[in-house]
Amino acid sequence: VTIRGTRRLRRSFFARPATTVAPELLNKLLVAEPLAGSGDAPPGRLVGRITEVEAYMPDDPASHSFRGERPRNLSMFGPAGVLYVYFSYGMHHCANVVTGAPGDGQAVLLRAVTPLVGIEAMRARRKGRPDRALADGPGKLCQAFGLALHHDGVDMCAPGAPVWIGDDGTPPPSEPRVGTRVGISSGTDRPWRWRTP
DNA sequence: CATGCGATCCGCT
DNA sequence: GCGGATCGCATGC
Repeated sequence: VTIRGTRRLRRSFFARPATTVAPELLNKLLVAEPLAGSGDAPPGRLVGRITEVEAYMPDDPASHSFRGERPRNLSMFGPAGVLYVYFSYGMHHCANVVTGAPGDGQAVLLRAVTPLVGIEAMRARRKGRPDRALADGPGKLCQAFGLALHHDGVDMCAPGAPVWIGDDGTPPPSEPRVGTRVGISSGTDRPWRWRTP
């Protein structure tokens, strides 16, 4: 697998409604470059192909932004292309890409990827788990890629960003599986979850 | 200040 | 299929 020819997605890609951006993120590449010797071992580039996402929109009762800006969700109100990472259930991290215009409070939750590069490093972080369970959930994905609160607010469109999303020319599925979002208690009727077939 | 619970995962049944 | 783990934040008294 190579990421030669892979182009970093620009801010204009993300600066659209989350419900538009989300299905287009399917088959894009999530890339993370942990710093060597930072304690976030093991180092080395990590790449996975995005297979599942959910959209969280303005005026969306299921969204963390619904009740306005808070210290925790501040990055969600930033410019498109910023990472919104939060800590959940006292043990898991979840990663989102901010979409729309600054102040909108909309984002796409990255729920699952297929590991492509750095699989050994992911196995190490996901110790004891079978390969199929390396990154097939939002918390697992963050653990496999070493994404944590210190990534909250990272601008993935900035040159040299340690986390970014790339396009290697693979188009999104023409007929993704569409369904309702999971793990929420309101806004459950909105069909804003997309998966590769 | 106390309480409740969450955009989850895992191990056991 | 179910419940426990575990903690930051929002809410309410």
